[in-house]
Amino acid sequence: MTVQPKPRPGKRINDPEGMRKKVLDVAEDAFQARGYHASSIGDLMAAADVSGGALHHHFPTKKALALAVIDERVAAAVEETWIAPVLAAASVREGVRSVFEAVAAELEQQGFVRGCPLNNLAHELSLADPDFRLALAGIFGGWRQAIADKVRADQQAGKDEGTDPERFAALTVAAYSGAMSMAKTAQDAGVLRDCLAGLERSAPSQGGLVARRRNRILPRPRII
Amino acid sequence: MTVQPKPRPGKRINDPEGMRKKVLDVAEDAFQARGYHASSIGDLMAAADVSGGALHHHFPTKKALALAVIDERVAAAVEETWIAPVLAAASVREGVRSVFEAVAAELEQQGFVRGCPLNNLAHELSLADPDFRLALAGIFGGWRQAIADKVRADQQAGKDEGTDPERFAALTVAAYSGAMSMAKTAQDAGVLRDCLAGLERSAPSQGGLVARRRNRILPRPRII
DNA sequence: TGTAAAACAGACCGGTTGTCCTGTTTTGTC
DNA sequence: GACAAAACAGGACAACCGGTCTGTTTTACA
Repeated sequence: MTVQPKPRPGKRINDPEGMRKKVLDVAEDAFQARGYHASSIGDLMAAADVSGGALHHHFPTKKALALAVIDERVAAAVEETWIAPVLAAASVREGVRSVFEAVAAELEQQGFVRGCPLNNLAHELSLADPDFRLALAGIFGGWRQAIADKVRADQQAGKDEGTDPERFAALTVAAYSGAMSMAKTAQDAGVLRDCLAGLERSAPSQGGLVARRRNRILPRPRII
Repeated sequence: MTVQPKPRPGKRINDPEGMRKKVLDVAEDAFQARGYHASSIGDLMAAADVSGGALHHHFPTKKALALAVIDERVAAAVEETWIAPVLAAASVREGVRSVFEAVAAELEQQGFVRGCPLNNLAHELSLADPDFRLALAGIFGGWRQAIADKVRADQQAGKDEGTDPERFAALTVAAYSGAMSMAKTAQDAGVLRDCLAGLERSAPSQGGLVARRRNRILPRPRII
């Protein structure tokens, strides 16, 4: 009994950008919740209320749609959730901690864990197709590089001298990815806090007591 | 032109255990290489050279087959590759390091990365079905607990006093899982060594120079 | 206003999927 | 050897998949 959009027979408004966005929204959500193979384009058409012709006009194949989701949505999610907050933080370790805590808080408030969109798709599609793999690997690489760059910036400011940028970045991304994997499987975000605690104990964080308060830098974490 | 098994018309040997094992072998491999949804039972029948009736007799549904793979194969792989070597090592950190190095070496020699079977299936199936999720969560739990137990055992022997068992276990499993995820996506096992290095820098490893030589404790790493 | 391209609708199709079903052969047991 | 149960063979099937196709409507532009 919801309000129908009144499909007047003789009226139609072409909205290619809106249509494309609607499809990407639905596909992003479906790939995240059910995965690529488990999401049929029929499901997507129904969920987006879009005809087959329209969908095919914007995305000729399912692969093209997934590639668009990866390039435009998954990359943006990593940028929003991780890269921007870390770069904006007072230090890498501050930034990493705030992201872990923000995501954990978001998940706990939400009550369920759907996992990291990048890792979800990476596991399912990396071996399925080289194009998928390259696109996903690029996002991983950008994620790691942003953290490593931040470490180097910190070091030029005299902080965190003893930390290897590449290794710290790799460990951080790996710890987060793996923690999200466990959180999704256990449906419990607590492991994120365990991993963060283990991570913070790491390396020459000279001054384990400073900055005890939590700061809220990031916009709504899109990784849910 | 391979040697045919000579399917004599009037001869057949019932070998239920062998048949079951053959199917599980093929399914384990296919799920690892292509994933659950991308592996049709038709593919499995062909690869295992097994009739539909035979397969259905041992595994009534595809889900039952996957559950058997998880319970009997994935769990065993984690046990073989991780739990047993770590428990047998001189210390947790020794064990963790040897597993990381052994897996990295195996992957580099092999030339390609198919990822961690547990994480592969966990990402694809955790949200698809509660039975899948519980089975996979149990394996993650056992993995973490084994490492935490080893930390406690070390501590009772006077070693590694400052390490929190649960947090160290969570971070170790997460770092490995995430590193394998990146290694699979980048098709490069180098990130495993980066993560290990970051991990070893962590915590009060009193004596960063001891035990520089690598030791070979583990049997052939089944996680490929 | 005329017109061609873009945007969209919806039916259609060949191939695949997982499962079921009927029937045959083997095997353990008395 | 009789016989029931287990083990296996293989065809059948309905549902579904992704993609294509034809046709209609809207829109940009001259």
